[in-house]
Amino acid sequence: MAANSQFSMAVHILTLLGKGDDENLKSESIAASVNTNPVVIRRILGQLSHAGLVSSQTGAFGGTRLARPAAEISLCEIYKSVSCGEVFALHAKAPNKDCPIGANIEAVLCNLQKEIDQAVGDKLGQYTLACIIEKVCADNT
Amino acid sequence: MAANSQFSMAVHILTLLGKGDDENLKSESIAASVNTNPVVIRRILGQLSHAGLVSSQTGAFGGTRLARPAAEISLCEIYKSVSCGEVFALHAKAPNKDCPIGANIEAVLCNLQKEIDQAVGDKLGQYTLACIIEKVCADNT
DNA sequence: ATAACTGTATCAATAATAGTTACAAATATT
DNA sequence: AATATTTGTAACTATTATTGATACAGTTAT
Repeated sequence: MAANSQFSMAVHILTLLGKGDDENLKSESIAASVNTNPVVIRRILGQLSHAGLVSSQTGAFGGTRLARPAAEISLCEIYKSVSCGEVFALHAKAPNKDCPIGANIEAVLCNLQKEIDQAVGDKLGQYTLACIIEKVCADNT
Repeated sequence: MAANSQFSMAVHILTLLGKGDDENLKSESIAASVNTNPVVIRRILGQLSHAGLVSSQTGAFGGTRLARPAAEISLCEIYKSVSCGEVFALHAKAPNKDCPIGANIEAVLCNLQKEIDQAVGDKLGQYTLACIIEKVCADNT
């Protein structure tokens, strides 16, 4: 389990919440749909809550619901809520500063990294959670 | 060491080769600039060679050089040579097919994944290795 | 008061990257 | 032909991230 699937799980969770008729959903029922452990769901919900996308209620008959209408939640916001947001990593160990190329390549790659991450954010920003819900339900014919 | 820095290392390596006056560079001297082990370099060179970006020569006085001019190597090609090429991962375990959303979300996410990967490729395709070499040398004032 | 939730700490299992050693195969030079 | 040098790979270890699981304190509706 190396690849980070938190964005996929987050979209799945939010789709369930968006379809859930403004009702509090419990982490256990969400986990049943995602096919994982409720704690995994609660960890992701914690990040989404921190980002202001959902609001949770503790205690009996508690649960989680969307904090905003699905049409006002972009995929970019979801991505930034749960991801470290880097398409590629910079050098694990700093290059050799005594080499002119080693000394300068990191700054160039860092700028490139920001630009690529921006492009991903822009593309994801073209879609809202409502679009995803519509597609998921359209497939469900 | 979890984050994949192969793309960064590949760009670094190719920048060295592009500056190297059409001379065979040895994995050991490349490793000195990247600040890692020569085998790590040779592993990446193997992928770049497989993609037709460099050509290597075994034996005494062997080494590696660019297979094409730096202006004809796009960053997209480099990225695809060394990366698995997925910005986010799909579900680790398949969702619950008995849930209408669980049954359909994967296909929607898979299409989205392809679209995002395409956007990354397009953005990277706007740059060539020659651009990177120029930037690295410009910083070196 | 009780039952039912969330929030979070902690631990184990899995997998990927990076780094290392070792060695076979290839090749230019002598 | 012999030698030295270099790539290409296999095999192993160390480190780290994600996922999954158990446990339990804190909160809240009934």
